[in-house]
Formats: sequence, C-alpha cells, structure tokens
Amino acid sequence: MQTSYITIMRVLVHPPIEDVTLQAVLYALADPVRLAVFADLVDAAEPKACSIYLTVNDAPVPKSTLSQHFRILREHGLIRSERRGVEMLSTARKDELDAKFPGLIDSILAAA
Amino acid sequence: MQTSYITIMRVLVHPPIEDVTLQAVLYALADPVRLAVFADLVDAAEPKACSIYLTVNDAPVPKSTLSQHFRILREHGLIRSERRGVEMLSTARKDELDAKFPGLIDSILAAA
DNA sequence: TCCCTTAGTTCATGATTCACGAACTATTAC
DNA sequence: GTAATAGTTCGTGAATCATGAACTAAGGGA
Repeated sequence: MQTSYITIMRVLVHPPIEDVTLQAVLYALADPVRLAVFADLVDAAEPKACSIYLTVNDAPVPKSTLSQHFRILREHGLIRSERRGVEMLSTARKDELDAKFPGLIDSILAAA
Repeated sequence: MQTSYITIMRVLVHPPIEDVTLQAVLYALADPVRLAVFADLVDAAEPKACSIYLTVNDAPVPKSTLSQHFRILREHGLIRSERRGVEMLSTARKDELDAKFPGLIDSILAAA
C-alpha cells in the first residue's frame, strides 16, 4: 500500500574532502563488504554500478544492504556516485583521500 | 547482593599476530577514544595504566566504558596488557603490527 | 500514452551492539 | 582483619545494523 506522505529519493550527499575525518574513513572501511567494494572501485578504470557487487567474496549481499553500504561509503567521503540512466555509477575518491591522508589508503589496500 | 554463581575476572586474551586481521585493526581504531589511547601508548616509552585515560580529549570517559575499550584494543591485537600489582599496564603492539601491516599504523597515526 | 523491466532507495522491525551506573573481583597497604 | 585503589562484569536502555517488502526513478518498447 502506498503511504500517504510524500517520499522522495534524496539527492546524493558527498561531503567536501575537508569534512572527511580519519574516524570516518576507518569506520567506513572496517566493514569487509565495504572494504572489498572500495578496493575494487580503486582498481577500476571506469565508474561501476553497485549491482555488480550483489555477490562479494563469493557471498551474496542483499540489495538493500548493499545500498546502505554504498550510502555509508558515499556519505563518509570514500566514493562519489552519480546516476547514469537507470544505474548509479560510483568511483573511489582516491586522489582526494591520498592528498588528505598520505599513504593511508595505500597501506590499507596493501594489507587487504 | 552477591550472585550465586562463580564470577571470575577472566585471564587476558591476546591473539597471536597471525590472527590479527586488517578488519580488526580498522574496527578497533575507528573509535575516537580507542584511537587516542592507542596513539598515546605508541608514543609512550613505558607501559601505562588505563586509569590515566579517564579523561581523553578533555572529555571524561566512565571507567566501565574505558575498561571495555581496553578489552577491544587487547582482544583485537592492538595492545598487550599485564597486571602489575593493582594496576593493568598496557603497551602498543607496534612492532608486530608494523611487520604484519607495513605502513598502516604510521599512516593512521600521522592522519590522527 | 501506458506498461514493463531494471536499478537502486526507503521503510519497518527484529537482532545485535554500545554506553555506562552499580556491583563486583583483585591486589596492596596498614 | 579493614580500607583504598584499579579494573572488570553485569544489567539494561539506547543506538545501530541487516534485511525483506514496498517503493521511486529512469529507459524501452508497443
């Protein structure tokens, strides 16, 4: 049943890099699914749709859960997402993160 | 009132470094109190008692909360604790962590 | 136009985790 | 023995998390 109040898909929130904190980065990447997604996006040459991560490490990830993981990554400053047609294409904000936290992302990805 | 079953303060759990995962490190340090404590222990020349962290970043930390934070740090492999008299003295496992995750701890501490 | 399909989001809720006061254990000193 | 200090465990209310169901958003026909 349709609810009586207005529901709108919110516009995407992308914090400016100066608002991204170390705590936020560590929190966002402390989850294995989010780390796997972020690592893959860093390696990717092109923006990727999130639906390709419906299985991660051979385990299925429910799409509502995956959507929440992408929101966490986005709103904590790790990725940038943009709607392209029916898809949401995301990229890692690697350059910005590297400038703000030298060596951090690389050492995390090396350890992963 | 005293409970009828036996309550014992458990012996301290210290995972071997090969069982320490990147996820565990990121999770443990994603909390600002734990990060501040760990950073201070890394800098410390000598083992420190946890009671000195009852205020962190000018904010009071309840001692039961602080005790839980130390347990998390210990059981995730970030610190080593030992009872010395009435105190618990803790040290950061920096060398072991550096060997297993090159550059990780330094880049986190540099960003903090 | 309307309907269908695909992609992703939001909502509701049950489960899990978290914070912290109270009560406790552990050790030392007297 | 008692008292004091340091830290742990327990209980519980609060906050967060995971996920299915229902939804929005856009594109592609007929």
